[in-house]
Amino acid sequence: MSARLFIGKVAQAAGLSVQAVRYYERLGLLPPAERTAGDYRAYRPEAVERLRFIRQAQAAGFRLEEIREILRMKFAGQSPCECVRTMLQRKLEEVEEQMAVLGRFRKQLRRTLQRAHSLPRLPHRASAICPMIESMPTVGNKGGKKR
Amino acid sequence: MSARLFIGKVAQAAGLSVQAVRYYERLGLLPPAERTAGDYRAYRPEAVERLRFIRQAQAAGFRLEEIREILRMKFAGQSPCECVRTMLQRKLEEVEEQMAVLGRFRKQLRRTLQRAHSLPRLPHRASAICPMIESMPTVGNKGGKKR
DNA sequence: CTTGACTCTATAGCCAGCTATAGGGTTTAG
DNA sequence: CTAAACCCTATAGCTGGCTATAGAGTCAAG
Repeated sequence: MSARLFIGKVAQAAGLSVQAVRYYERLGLLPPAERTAGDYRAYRPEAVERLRFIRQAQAAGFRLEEIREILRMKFAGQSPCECVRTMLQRKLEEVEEQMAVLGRFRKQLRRTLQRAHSLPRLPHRASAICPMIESMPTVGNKGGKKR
Repeated sequence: MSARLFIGKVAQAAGLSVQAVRYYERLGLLPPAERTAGDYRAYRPEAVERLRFIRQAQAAGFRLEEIREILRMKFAGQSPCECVRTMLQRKLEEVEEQMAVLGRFRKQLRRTLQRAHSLPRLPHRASAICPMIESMPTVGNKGGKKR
C-alpha cells in the first residue's frame, strides 16, 4: 500500500550497511525517519538519493561532518553550491599538500633503496641497529599529530 | 654514581613523551627496563639510540608493529637489513598506490571545479541536493574498507 | 625532614567511520 | 499460526598511536 522502504532496502539500494545508515541518522546526516507502529524506520524513496549523495560526497573526499554541513545549509534554504565550491577548493589544496608529502617520502625511499647496494654489509656493531634506516634523514611527521 | 637515566630523561633526549616510551615498552619495542628499588625504570644511555631509531623508522613510514619485527630480528641474531629492504620496497609500492589514488582524486576535483562555472545556477529542485557534487563520478573507496 | 619534581600502575579517552554483539520485538509469506 | 527474515536499542569494539587522568609512591636537593 505505502511506498515506504525499511532500512534494509534503502541501505541496499544505496550500497551501504544498515548500521551505517543508522549511524548517519545519529550524526544528523539524515533526518529522523518516520516510524511504523512497531518502531521500524519507514523511508520514502528519496532517502536513497540522499544516501547516494552522501556516498558521492564521501568519495569526493568530504568527511561526514562536512557533508552534514552541506546538507544543513541546503535545508536552511541557502544554496550550498557556493560554499561547496569553497570546500572543494580547500580539499584540492589538502590533496596537493598530501601528494607533496608523499612525493618527498617516495624520493626518500628510492634513495635509501639505491644506497642499500653500497652499504657495508657489516657484522653488527652493537650500537647500529640497521644502517639502512639509520641513514635516512627524518621526514616531516606524516601522522600529523602534535608531539 | 650509576649512569642510569629515568624515563623523563630518555624521553626528552629522544624527543618523545614519557607515555610514548612506556607505550613502546608495552608493545614490545623496548625490552622491559631495569628497575630501581622504588620501581622506577632505569635506562642505560643506549636506550636513547633505540628510541631514536624507532622515531626514524616511523618517519620512514613503518608502523610500530613493523618496527618491532625489525628489532626482534636483530635480537634473534639475524641481519634485519635484507628484510628491511623488502619492507622498504613494499612501502614504496604502497606509497605509489596512494599517490595514484590521490592523483585521480585531484583530477576529479579540478574537473568539478571547472565545470562549476558552467553549471546551471538553478533554483533548487527538491531532489537535487547539490549538482556540483552530484556531477562527480564515484572514485574508488579511499577508506580502503570492505563494504 | 620537608618539599617539589618526578615516577608508578591502571584505566579511559581521542580521532573517524564504522562493525559486531546481545537481547529483545515486528512483519509478512505460506 | 508459525517461522524466517527482518528490525529495534544499547553497548562495546576495531584501527593506530598515542594523551589524559586518578591516586599513590619515590627521589634528591637543601
